[in-house]
Amino acid sequence: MSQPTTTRPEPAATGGEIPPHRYTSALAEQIELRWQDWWDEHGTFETPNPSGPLGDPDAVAARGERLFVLDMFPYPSGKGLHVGHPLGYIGTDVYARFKRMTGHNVLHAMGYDAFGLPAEQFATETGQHPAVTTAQNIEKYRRQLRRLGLAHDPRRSVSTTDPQYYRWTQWIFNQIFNAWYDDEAQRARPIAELINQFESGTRVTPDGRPWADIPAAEQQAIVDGRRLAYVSDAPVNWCPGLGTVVANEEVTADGRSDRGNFPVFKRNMRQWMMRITSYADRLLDDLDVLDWTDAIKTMQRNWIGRSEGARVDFASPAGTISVFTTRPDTLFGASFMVLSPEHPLVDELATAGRGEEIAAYRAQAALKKDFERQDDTREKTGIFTGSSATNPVNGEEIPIWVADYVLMGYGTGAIMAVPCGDQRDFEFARKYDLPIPPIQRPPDRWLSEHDVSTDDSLDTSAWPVAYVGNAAYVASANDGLDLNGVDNTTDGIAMTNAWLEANGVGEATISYKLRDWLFSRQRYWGEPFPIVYDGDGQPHALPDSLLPVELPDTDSFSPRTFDPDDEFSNPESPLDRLEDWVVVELDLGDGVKTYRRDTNVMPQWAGSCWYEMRYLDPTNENCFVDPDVERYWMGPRTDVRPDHPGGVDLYVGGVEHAVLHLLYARFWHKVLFDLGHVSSKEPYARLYNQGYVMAHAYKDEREIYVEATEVDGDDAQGYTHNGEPVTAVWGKMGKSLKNAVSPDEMYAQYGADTLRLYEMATGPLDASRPWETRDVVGMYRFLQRLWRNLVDEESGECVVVDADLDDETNRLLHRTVDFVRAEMDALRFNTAIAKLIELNNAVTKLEATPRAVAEPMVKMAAPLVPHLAEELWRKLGHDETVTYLDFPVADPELLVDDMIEVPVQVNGKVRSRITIATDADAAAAEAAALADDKVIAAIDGQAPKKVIVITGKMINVVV
RNA sequence: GCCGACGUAGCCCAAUUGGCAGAGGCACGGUCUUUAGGUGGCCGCAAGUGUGGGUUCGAGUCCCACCGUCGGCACCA
Repeated sequence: MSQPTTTRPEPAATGGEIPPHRYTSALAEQIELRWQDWWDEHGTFETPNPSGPLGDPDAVAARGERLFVLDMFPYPSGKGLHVGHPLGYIGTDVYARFKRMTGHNVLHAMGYDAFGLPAEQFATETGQHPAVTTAQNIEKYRRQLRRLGLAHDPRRSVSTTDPQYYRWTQWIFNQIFNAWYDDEAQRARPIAELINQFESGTRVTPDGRPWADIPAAEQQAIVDGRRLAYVSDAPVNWCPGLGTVVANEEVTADGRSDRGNFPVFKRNMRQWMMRITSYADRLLDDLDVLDWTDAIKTMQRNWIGRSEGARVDFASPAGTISVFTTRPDTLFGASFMVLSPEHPLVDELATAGRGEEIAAYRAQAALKKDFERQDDTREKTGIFTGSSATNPVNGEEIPIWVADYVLMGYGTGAIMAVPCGDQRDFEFARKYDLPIPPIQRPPDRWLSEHDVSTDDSLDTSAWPVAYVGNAAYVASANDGLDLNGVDNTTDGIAMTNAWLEANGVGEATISYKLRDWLFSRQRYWGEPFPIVYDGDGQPHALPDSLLPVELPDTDSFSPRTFDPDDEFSNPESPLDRLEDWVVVELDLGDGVKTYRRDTNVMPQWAGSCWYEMRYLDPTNENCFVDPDVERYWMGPRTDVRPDHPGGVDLYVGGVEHAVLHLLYARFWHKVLFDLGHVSSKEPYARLYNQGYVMAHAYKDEREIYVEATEVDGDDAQGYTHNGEPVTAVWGKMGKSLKNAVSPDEMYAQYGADTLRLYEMATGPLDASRPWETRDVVGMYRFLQRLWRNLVDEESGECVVVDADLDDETNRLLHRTVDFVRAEMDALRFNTAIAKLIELNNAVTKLEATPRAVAEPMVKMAAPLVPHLAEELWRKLGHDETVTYLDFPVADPELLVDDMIEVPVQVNGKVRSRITIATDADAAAAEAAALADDKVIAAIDGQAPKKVIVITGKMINVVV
């Protein structure tokens, strides 16, 4: 091999003077700003579509396989970004850039979810119109994200607040409004098909009358009752502190709003609902074909809350009372019944003289907040109605009670109480001295664990708690059903269900926790509903030609909010006040008439239910996305796996949207799929949850957070703020903990490439990690060494040589290439970075840097530090962007060495190391090991019983 | 209480998925350049797989029990 023609200059280290071409933060900034402008000018990140306005079929073919990478839609808050926000954005950017270099046509864009409460609140606080503040906030975000060097297609950046965007949000609402769920076909269909079925008689009307005999108003009511978006007068979550109603998903476990933490009250109100419950089974079943983490799937399953059981009918003086139970097999042990205080039959069941007492109980239950009633540490209360019901399996008369631990919102609002087999019923029976008949003999182990003698196994008065589980049934038989001796609940349930159905007193059924989605908000800053009401108060969807229904401009955009505890206040939508806007003259097909607009707005989640599809075709004026374009970017990849549902190839975001955005978006997508507008049945095929950036936060003695940057001290000394002692706590970086670090500080100190590299190096993308500003310098030093290996710090000239690479470095290079490819593909950027540093450190030790290692190093670094890579690629004499270069490929022959050192264990302990040929067979390896001096000494003359040879890994001698 | 994720060096993290516990970064020590300082160069560093059992020739990795941290759900019949 030839000698290098130049030698590496000594690092300039004379005091004071920093060499003019050292990679400093000032140089980094200059390079970064220059390349960001260059990329924009050259449209470097513009991604071609197969057809339509952004279509360029030739470019699509040249780029390769499609790959749609998506970040969760950011909400542009007034405070701008902190270094925790872009963790996921940098991750997707590195991945997308890597994939562009490995033969993929990558779509990566960023838009803004800008409608909603915080924008409105920020506007109110600052006295500016939300349209103004929102535009400012989006600009700020765009500027901060651009400064990071993210390779987004700028043409595809959308905002939910743009009328050209929400026109399609309204259009999709109309699709949902004009659809019904066909339970037999298990899919949504256009509402016109339902009307056709009624008209033609293929579907029987609810009361059996011919459709033509039903008055028009009733016809409309029947149809409206089937729509997937419908107006309902039902219990909703009223939040006076926010001045609006909110969805179940937006109420925390302790009965408060997730935004603002205000009390939420259950109230009957007339509101828009979305029939998401029709999709419960599909939302549940299709989780199986999604490449999501178990954590998120489990949360969605829990939220949908499907439970299989049976409906059982009990006869009572007020008629049949149906209950839902997951344990119909325990019906013989039902010794009383409990109704929710809100149950409609309670008044009728109250016997003479008990009415007043019962009314009082109901009144006090109604005063309790839901979350108080659900506090399981509270002692159960209840009251006897005086009436009894008949247990259908044994004809026994059992008392009917009312108790607030039974909720009207789940099942049927009535339960059969089986105190021997349900802890809640057990406690209730003990308190009110109700019988606890045994129907299972608990196993001996349970008896001994609960200090019950086996003689008392069927004496429930000796039991401390209810027995829940498998055990042989006793006293569980009637003329047609005999469970006695059956020892498992599965068979018991199946047998009982069959009997219930055969005797017409119940059936196997399924219950869900999921409720329909409350879709209207009494706010200003949201999408108006594309709905008007006629003189009879009937809703009509506006035709496409009248979309968008633009949000009217007004100075009085603040909603009326109330005392957060004023439960009986009433929502007042800001749009209600705009009488000129509300009243419209329209011809909807039967002449010009006066209509009133719907004055609600959609919830913040509406715009994010379909935004990924607008990225695909952002300028299309004829449809929300061209079907061909959707099929190209999101169609099912059955070539990858047969059950691939289609959707975004990689979706990265936080875990906090598990049951909000991710459930709603799946629902909308399935409706659009059913109606034939999209080819994918799921929006997000693969979901990856990035971790959070954590940071120390500090609380003073009042438990109030203080600005972390103003705190002095350390763990040993203790911490102080303005001289007052404070305590350190650990939390997610953010405004609320006052521990945010701005990316602007990092740009000034190190540059964007160093920040990108640091965020990726601190751990795997899905792990939360602490932010340590003092650690960032490590990545800065690496980039300085990389720069110095290629560039003379004094002259700024490229110093690579065209010498051959020595064998050792060449092998290291190929091992690095092999490793980095695999790690980047698996989103493990931290280990990829470690290997690049290792390679660079090895290159530093060479006399000079051969081009043969410099160029692959720059290419491998390009996804991580794109600005620096572009600059170095120029210095290496090229004039194209690094964005679409081919990522290096390892030569497999260079990945294996001829000789290899393997450890030799004796009885599992490493005693020696020997060097053998890599392709040595087991016998040769064994012979070499047994001939080794240290091994001979260790086995001390004993005959080896067994020698285990793991080729290329190790040898273990067992004596 | 139930479900999920996770415990490796002073700190952040690796370990080819059952095969030599250490790749990388920070911190730390030494040293060079410097009047000095460090966002510079070079060299060095120790000890550690949460606890207790089990399987195995061999366990950070698999199994059981427990402890701890984080997240979600919770009178859901």
